[in-house]
This record gives sequence, structure tokens and C-alpha cells, in this order.
Amino acid sequence: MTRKKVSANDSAVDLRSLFAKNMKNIEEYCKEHSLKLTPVRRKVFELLLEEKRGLGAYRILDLLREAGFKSQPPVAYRALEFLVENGFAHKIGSQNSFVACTMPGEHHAPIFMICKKCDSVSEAPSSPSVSDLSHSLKEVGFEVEQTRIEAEGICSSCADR
Amino acid sequence: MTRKKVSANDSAVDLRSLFAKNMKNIEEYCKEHSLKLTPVRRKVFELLLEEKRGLGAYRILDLLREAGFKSQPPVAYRALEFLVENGFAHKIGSQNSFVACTMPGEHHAPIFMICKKCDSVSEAPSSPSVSDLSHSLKEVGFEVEQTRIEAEGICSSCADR
DNA sequence: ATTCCTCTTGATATAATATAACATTACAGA
DNA sequence: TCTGTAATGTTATATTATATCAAGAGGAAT
Repeated sequence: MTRKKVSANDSAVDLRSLFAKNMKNIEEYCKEHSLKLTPVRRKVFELLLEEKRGLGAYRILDLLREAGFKSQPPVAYRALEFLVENGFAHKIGSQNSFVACTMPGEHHAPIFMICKKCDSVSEAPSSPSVSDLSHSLKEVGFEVEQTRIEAEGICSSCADR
Repeated sequence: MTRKKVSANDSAVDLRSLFAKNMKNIEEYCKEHSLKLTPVRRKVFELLLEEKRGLGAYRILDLLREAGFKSQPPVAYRALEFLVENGFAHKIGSQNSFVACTMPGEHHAPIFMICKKCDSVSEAPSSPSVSDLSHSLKEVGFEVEQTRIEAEGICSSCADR
């Protein structure tokens, strides 16, 4: 028996299983919290999961239409609003775009790494420097409720090339 | 001779001198770097200095018109572009608004404190946590070139009330 | 001083992003 | 079944931003 060759589509397999895992997470979370994961909401979440770059609302709208939803702008914005409110997606302020959240349900202080070369947006593991930040702002009298942190630079895959 | 009453407009005096100081800074900086601080650019910078909240481009456009400039949208956007590129102003991503930079010329990693009550936007003294952040992102393979940090919460004046 | 070049502004049009408002449908709970 | 709330459908419009090309202003090279 020959050993199967390791390459390109192993990562595809990983992506598919990651996708399945994320879908399962959101489904369970919605069930537990009696949130309605309607077809359009589910589809928008899927679209965000499938794309490593941020997606604009009108791009999402196009993709919804391609998928058979005859949607008008408010449909996309409502679905995005639902996903963002419940922590399944984030808005990237510097791009007016949206990305799937990979740690739904948990209130966290996200840090986004935006690659200038390939436009990928990924969420960094939350770092202690975020709470340091809140502390140092508290010292100047500002009570932080929420932070938005976006770092622009070069991602590891682009740096490798 | 009666001593002048101390109150409200002492802070107005402070604001005026701060304003003058900032205008002098930008003028000198532009002279040194052969940048043209044209009337519309200067006026937009003044408008930003005078307002503690972020100003949207179309609000700025209205104010320009009130000041006698017969301006179309590109005029405001161009002036803002000039100010942002040269570090005299910043764009607040979460609001699509603009604020004056209080430390022009110096390349810095700004942190904005946005008050949910009064909408004021102020720039925090850059904290060590920002370079910590760059270091920890470097550990996951991301090379940071620039950060955008916006903290939402309650400012000290609003907390006092 | 004249020419040339570049940067800035003027002006029109339109693209891209986002929401208001109201009618209709779906669906859970009394 | 009734009824209330949440979700969707639909039209219209608000808000934010840029593309494009014409015209003017000002420096520096000859």
C-alpha cells in the first residue's frame, strides 16, 4: 500500500472541516440562545467563512443573488447586523468590510491583521497588550468599554514569497 | 482695581492659545517640507481643531461653504487627504470621520478614545502596549506596518457627571 | 519675460456604502 | 385559532467617496 501523497488539497480538507466546525458552532450557539439562524443569515455566514478577505455588503449581496436569493441591500445589512451583534462576524472599519468571527459567542477584544499584499484579514489571538491598553487609558481617565484594533502589514504567507 | 473673575472663559483662553500653537506648528512644518498650506487646507485644519468630535467630510463641506468657500465634495476630500497623508489629521474608521492630529509631523501610532456619551474623540499618548502588540503579532508571523486603535467608552468629563 | 511643468482647484457626474419606512409573511405561545 | 413579535420583502433615499477632465496658479529653467 502506497502512502498517499501529501500536498495541495490537504489544506482544502482542513478548510472544509474548519468550515463544518464553524457552522456547527454557530448552529449550536443559536439553538442554545434561541437565536434564529435563518437561511439568509446562514448563507451570509458561510460566504464570510469561505473568504479570507473582508467582504463588502454589496459584494455579499451579489453572492446572495448568485446563490438564488433575490436580495435588496437591507437584506444583506440585516443579516450582517445579526451576525455582528451576536459575535459571529466583525466589521473592519478601515475597509467597510466584514469577516467571520472564529471565536463566536465569547466576548472578546479582537485584533485584526490586514495584509497589504493579499488583503487577507485574520483575527489574532487576543493579547495581554489589549488589557494593558485599557489600563493605561484608565489612567488618563478614560473608561474603555470596547476596543477596535486593526494592524496593517504583511502576513506570513506573503512574507515567505 | 478689581481682580478679574476666574471661570468659564479661562478655558476658552487655553483653547485659543492651543489653537494658535497648532496653527503655528502646521505652518512651520509645511514651510520646512515645502508643502503648500493653501487656504482650503488651512481652513479644514482649523475646522478640525475647533471641534472635539470627529467631523464627516460633508459636515466639513458645509462649514467650508458657510465660510465662503464654494466647495464641491472633492475639495473637502482632497484637503482631508492632504492633511491625513502629512500627519495633520486622522481618519476615524468606525465613524468615517476626521480629527485634527495634535502631534503633527511625528510618525506615531495613534490611539483614539471615543466617548459614547459626548462623541468626543481624543488622541491618547501612545502607550508601550502598542509596541507590545507589534511584537506579539510578529510572533504569529505578521509584520506590522501600521496600527489603528480605537477605544470606545466614557471620557473623564462624562464620567464626572 | 516666456515657456514649461507640476501641483492645485473647479466642476460635473457617478460610484459605493448604508438606512428609513412601510407592507407582508412566518411562527411561537396563549 | 388568535395574536404578537420577529423576520423578510420592497421601494426609496441618505450618506460617503471617487473618477474625470478642464482651468488656474506658481515655481524654475532658459
